[in-house]
Amino acid sequence: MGRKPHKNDSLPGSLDMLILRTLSLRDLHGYGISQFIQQSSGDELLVEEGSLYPALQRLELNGWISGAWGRTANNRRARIYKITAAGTKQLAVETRQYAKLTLAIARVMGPE
Amino acid sequence: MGRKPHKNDSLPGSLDMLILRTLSLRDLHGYGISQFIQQSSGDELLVEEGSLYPALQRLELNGWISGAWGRTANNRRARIYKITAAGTKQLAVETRQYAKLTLAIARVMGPE
DNA sequence: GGCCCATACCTAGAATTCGTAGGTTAAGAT
DNA sequence: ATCTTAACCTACGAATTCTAGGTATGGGCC
Repeated sequence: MGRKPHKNDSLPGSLDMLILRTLSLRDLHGYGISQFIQQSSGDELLVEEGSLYPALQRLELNGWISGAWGRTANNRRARIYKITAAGTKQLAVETRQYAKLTLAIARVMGPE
Repeated sequence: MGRKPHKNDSLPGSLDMLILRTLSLRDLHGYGISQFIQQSSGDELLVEEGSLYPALQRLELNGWISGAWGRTANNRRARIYKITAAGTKQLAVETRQYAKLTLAIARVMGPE
């Protein structure tokens, strides 16, 4: 019965950062990225495939990640992504921005 | 020279919560809500009017706020909004959800 | 009075992002 | 042989925001 994970709907704009962060830990394919985010969030975040794959294409177009066809540990055909140098910089930028934004929101929301 | 405030673009979905929070402190008109958010965020959040007024209409349609024509302290014609009982509940819901989401994101983003 | 500026409101349309809801391929298990 | 699951992909619609306009009015200044 566990509660259903939140769709990322509730906090758009964070998906790119989460993907970059995941790939900063290890090279991974799309499906695996989705699973990592779900598991490492304590089953609270759910990345739908209809959001994931377009996001990966976006990130690759921006030069922040690069993908190549390969095989997973399960011997499955998959597109393995790795973060680029530009992507690493971008991750730092987004992480800083995110921290500033949540701090700003916290100021408005007050102490209680 | 101060950095420009972030457009709320970066963290959509939080605007409704910020408006409800503002109105939970005092009745206010749209322009004043925008100014309050900007100032209380330490000049980091900027709510564009093209986002603000549609958001107010949305919230009123949902029954979370109610507006009435009146006058500001400046003797300006303005639509004064107040939060409803349903809006107060909604604020609590959104605040809880927001806390859970930012916590989940923090888990994925890790310690460093 | 006439002009300007700031306050205050509003809307249409584009851009972005996400979800829904499909569909395809292939590996391994039964 | 069939089923399940992993893994990928796309088209379309929904929602939110910004851009870029526009309108009205009150107060200050000349």
